[in-house]
Amino acid sequence: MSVRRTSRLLGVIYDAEFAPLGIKSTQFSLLVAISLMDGAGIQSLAAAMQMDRTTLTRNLKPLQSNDWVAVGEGTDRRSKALHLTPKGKALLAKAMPAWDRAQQKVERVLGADGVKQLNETLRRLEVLAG
Amino acid sequence: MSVRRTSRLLGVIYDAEFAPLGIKSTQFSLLVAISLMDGAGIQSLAAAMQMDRTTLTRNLKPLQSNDWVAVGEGTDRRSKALHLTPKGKALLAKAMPAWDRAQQKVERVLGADGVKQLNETLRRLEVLAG
DNA sequence: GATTAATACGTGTATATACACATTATGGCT
DNA sequence: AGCCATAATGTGTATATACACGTATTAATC
Repeated sequence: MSVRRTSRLLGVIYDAEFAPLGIKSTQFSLLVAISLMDGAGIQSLAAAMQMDRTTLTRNLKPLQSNDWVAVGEGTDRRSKALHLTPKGKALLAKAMPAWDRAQQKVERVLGADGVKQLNETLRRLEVLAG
Repeated sequence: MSVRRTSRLLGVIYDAEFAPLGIKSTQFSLLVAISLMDGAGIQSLAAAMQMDRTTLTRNLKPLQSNDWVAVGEGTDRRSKALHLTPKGKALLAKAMPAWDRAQQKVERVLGADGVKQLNETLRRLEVLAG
């Protein structure tokens, strides 16, 4: 269960940096993903983030309410196309330095090797859960 | 943010083992904690688990509904004393092997060193998160 | 072309998480 | 005794997470 606790603790660390901007770490990672996969639908984005489809649907709500993400029509009449709004892009640009600061805090404590090891550990666990 | 994703994935791994027993990994870890700190109040238990006090309060509800945990009176008229019910103890005993299986799955992938490193990483992050 | 399978998505329900605010009970100080 | 700081807990609200079930649309099969 220590990974779960680690997840919570890291959330706290990152959220502390993001708080002045009014976003949470989970929302930041969603904004980044949408930025990288502009125009993608919910299904494919959820798959890329290895997250339940319905979770993503619900997580999008606050992002839409804040006018950071626009949900347009997709290729089908079923699918949607996710985009960042100009406001969302501006927020993401402002949030990047905050993300960097948190990242550096973690690296200062774990060391470059520690971060690398952590990522390697996570990569192996993903295989296990895949 | 990969830690968060991994946390979710690990939840899946453990939950798969726990599912036949009708509990989730988060509930299991709570049962273990209550077993170890029998008679403790919500505040001290939450502190030990580095979890928000109010989160613990809410997480206890399903455990009470299932008659796994009893909330008795504490030393004060304010505080509560948490205990496992006989049913809760029986469940915990039955869940231990399931936990063991999941644990071994993880250790087989990370190795003993990997698990040790992960715990060390966690310890350092705890310091950072205060 | 009509039926069926597959795809993309939403909602109801339940749990997990935490902040802000409120409530109740102790304890110390005057 | 009375007042106030402190301590232990609960509730309202909001987000995160996912399973079961339902709806609509497209593709495949006959």
